[in-house]
Amino acid sequence: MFKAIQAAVRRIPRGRVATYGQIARVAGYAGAARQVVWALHAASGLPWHRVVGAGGRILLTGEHSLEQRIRLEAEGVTFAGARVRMDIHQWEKGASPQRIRNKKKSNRGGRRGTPRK
DNA sequence: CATCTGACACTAT
DNA sequence: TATAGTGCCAGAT
Repeated sequence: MFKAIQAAVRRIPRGRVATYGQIARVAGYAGAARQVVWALHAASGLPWHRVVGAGGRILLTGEHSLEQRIRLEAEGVTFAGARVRMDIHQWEKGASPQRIRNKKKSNRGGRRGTPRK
């Protein structure tokens, strides 16, 4: 669990970033983006700064967000305002962000992948 | 075993 | 673009 997540985080090359959802997926826990958070909290010595929210948004709170940004910039990651330029630094996943899902008004709340069997 | 929490993701408004 | 509401998972209490 955490181990897998931690491993996934370590797989992020320097100068790139990944979203919590991506990591969860790579770790084998698609849809468990929150567990990534947990793992990052519990683990130490991980490149946590390479982990950002969807769209490259820094979700950290307080000064941590600032530190993350600084660390990323130090690795060569560029920012577009308050967000990371995922178009350039997105870890894997190709350059096709946003996936238009069916516009059903009945379906609110995006349930991440996790096929609920 | 039940409940709460967490640095989330997604869609609709 | 920003905000609000909902769904999901695993660990801690």
